[in-house]
Amino acid sequence: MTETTPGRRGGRQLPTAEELRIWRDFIETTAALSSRLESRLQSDSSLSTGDYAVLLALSEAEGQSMRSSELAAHIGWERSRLSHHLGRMERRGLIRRQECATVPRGAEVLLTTTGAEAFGGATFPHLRAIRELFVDALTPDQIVAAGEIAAALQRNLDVLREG
Amino acid sequence: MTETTPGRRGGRQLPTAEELRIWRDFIETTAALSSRLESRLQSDSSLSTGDYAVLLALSEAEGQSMRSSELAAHIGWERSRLSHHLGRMERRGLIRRQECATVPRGAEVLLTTTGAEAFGGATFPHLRAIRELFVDALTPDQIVAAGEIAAALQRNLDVLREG
DNA sequence: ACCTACCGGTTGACGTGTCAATGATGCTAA
DNA sequence: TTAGCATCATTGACACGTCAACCGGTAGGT
Repeated sequence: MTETTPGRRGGRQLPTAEELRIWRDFIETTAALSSRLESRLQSDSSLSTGDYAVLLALSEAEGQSMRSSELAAHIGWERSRLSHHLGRMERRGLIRRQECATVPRGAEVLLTTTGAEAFGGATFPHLRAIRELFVDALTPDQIVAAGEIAAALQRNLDVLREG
Repeated sequence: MTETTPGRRGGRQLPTAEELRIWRDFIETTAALSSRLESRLQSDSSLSTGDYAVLLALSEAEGQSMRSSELAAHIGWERSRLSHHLGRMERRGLIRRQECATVPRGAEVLLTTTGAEAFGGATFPHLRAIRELFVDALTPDQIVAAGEIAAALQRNLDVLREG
């Protein structure tokens, strides 16, 4: 038995051809899935998934507003990314920014009526798209397995935490 | 038994809370995985995964060159995307473009020595990263399941083919 | 008081992706 | 012949993301 059929894990440097094939299928399909969901959301509501994440967080916040840094932490974005994105959303009238009363140099992000309406109209089609594109495509067992795979991958990313 | 614990599939419009949680885990983790691989490749070789896909295709092509449209079809990109990307790669000396002798208005994309060297140096670390970030994170069963999940999702995307 | 170091947020440069419009060229049908 | 028409590729405008630099203000140490 040669190294081309290793009996144990970790004894080799590189993935096998089969592992590589699965890797490519997996990563390309998930990318295609994201992008399909993105374009669904876009045509259903003229929002991007980024817009949606921001609007969702603001909708759930009391006063329908949050400080920029909290918002960034809440949705897991870098401050710079959020700042750029808020600029674009503000131009479209989805949110408003104003100086924060309590925190020096802080910026309060406010949901506008336009933003709330856009979010309201987007939610149902978005959830329906998730069902059609993900839930309905898999068996109940596969959904559970997908959850476990995601958890395992995430744990591994955390362990290897680099940068 | 109420509709919150449905006994059959397809009888509801929206995903359950648990399905939604798995969806979020799944899509965010796979995005994080891609981005981690991207930054690995970047620091190991100063190439993006886009660069890598282009260089891989050219390396395997006879004459280490391909017509732009073939290349786009081979790696599954839109021509416009490829054209922009080739412009950036050409500025960095990774590839060269010249008029195609056989096809009118065709553009031949050539691998340069710089490009071939960059690709050569990138391959091993890239495959190693795939092993560390994906293969090693999962059990053999989970890898198989991941392949099946990807296949099922892809089939579903194909069935719903829209734009 | 002054220097420094951090903190919250913005900005600019640039890579990357999509869409729609634009050449440039050959094919085909009136 | 010429008026369309498809094909190959590029371009410009814009959205989105990261990185590094910056700015204004507060807090600590000397």
